[in-house]
Amino acid sequence: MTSHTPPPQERGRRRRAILLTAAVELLTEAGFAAVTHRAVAHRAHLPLAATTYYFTSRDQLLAEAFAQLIQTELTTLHAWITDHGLTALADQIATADRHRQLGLWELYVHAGRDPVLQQIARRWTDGCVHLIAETLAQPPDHPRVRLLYTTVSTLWLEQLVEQRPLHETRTLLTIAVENASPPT
Amino acid sequence: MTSHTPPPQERGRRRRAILLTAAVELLTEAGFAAVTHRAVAHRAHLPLAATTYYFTSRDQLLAEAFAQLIQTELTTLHAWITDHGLTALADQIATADRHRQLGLWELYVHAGRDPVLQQIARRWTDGCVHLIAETLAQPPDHPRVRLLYTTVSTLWLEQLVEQRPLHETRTLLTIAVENASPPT
DNA sequence: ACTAAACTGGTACGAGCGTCCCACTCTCCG
DNA sequence: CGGAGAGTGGGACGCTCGTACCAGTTTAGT
Repeated sequence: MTSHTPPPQERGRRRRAILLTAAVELLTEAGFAAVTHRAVAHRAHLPLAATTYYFTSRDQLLAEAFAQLIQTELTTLHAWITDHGLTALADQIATADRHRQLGLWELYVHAGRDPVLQQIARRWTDGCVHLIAETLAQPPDHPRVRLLYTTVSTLWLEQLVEQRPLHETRTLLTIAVENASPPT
Repeated sequence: MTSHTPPPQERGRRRRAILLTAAVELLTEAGFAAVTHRAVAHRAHLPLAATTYYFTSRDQLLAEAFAQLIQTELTTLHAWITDHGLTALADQIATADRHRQLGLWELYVHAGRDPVLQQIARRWTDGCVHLIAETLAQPPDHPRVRLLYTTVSTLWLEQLVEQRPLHETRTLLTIAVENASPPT
């Protein structure tokens, strides 16, 4: 029951964070089926019972790991886009840790079956759309923004899963960005 | 070892098909984690050993179930689009069995970690793109076609996972289809 | 009718899983 | 400095899993 409110003691809070990080790592390395109590505990160099002590259930652990994953991913994306621009996203996709992203999408789809995760999934989409809106200097609910997001999203997932040649992705992304740019 | 070549006897072939159907059903109802030898056998009203007899491993069973799933899904889609047009796709997404589609996407993402499934995943994307190309009466490798597919794909997945209001999806889809239509 | 191959189905094994339990040790605060 | 609550860790329970085994039955071809 110590999981809804953070553990009151410093060391406990740190241990909890370590477990969460370990869960994210496992999630990104081998999919969410690999995020078991034992695997997480072992990765965190903590005894098995620590996972059940700091998290009421595996589902909760997964939900928090998911939330943390999209948080870091969004900040990474934000940094990349402001540095290199939208069209360079294709290279980011190719550069970034493939398994990490696969873990994210895996959990995203899984969110369709779990209301708790669903809420987090919405945060992910909203975050991405917001990011694109910022870059295009347009309101997030503008169709242009939403449509560009859909293209980015699919190209990203497709690249991850199917590993098609990169230049195709880059070409399509460039066209999409041009289309989405407001007429001068 | 009877799994690479189809079982020579009629009854065996039928049993194999029943198992496969049961696997697809389970996959679509509760995700691919639910596709276990026991569950499949029970659903098919066959003894446990039948699954290992007709399929060398669970992975093979899953791969074949995936292939069958995308096959049927593609023909369903084809029928819907020729009957109702592309913009009505939003309603198809809403109408169709949600869990069924979730199972498909679940396996699609999973394909990113499994080369065998990856090949099948490519077939899925190619099939969808081809369908859209047909409807637009344009070559499948035309950027307009590919871009429209990316929009359809994301909206579809998003609708499934996040269950946003349907009218948004419909609006965006309409705009995307208009954009993709060749200038008159 | 007979033999080999295909098929059947009940059972067993070893492993991993989530969760629970409990005796123990710390750490903080009055 | 003492007690209460937080934290610890080793073990155990009950379950499901993939896979293997094998004695028995059916089927197909000669």
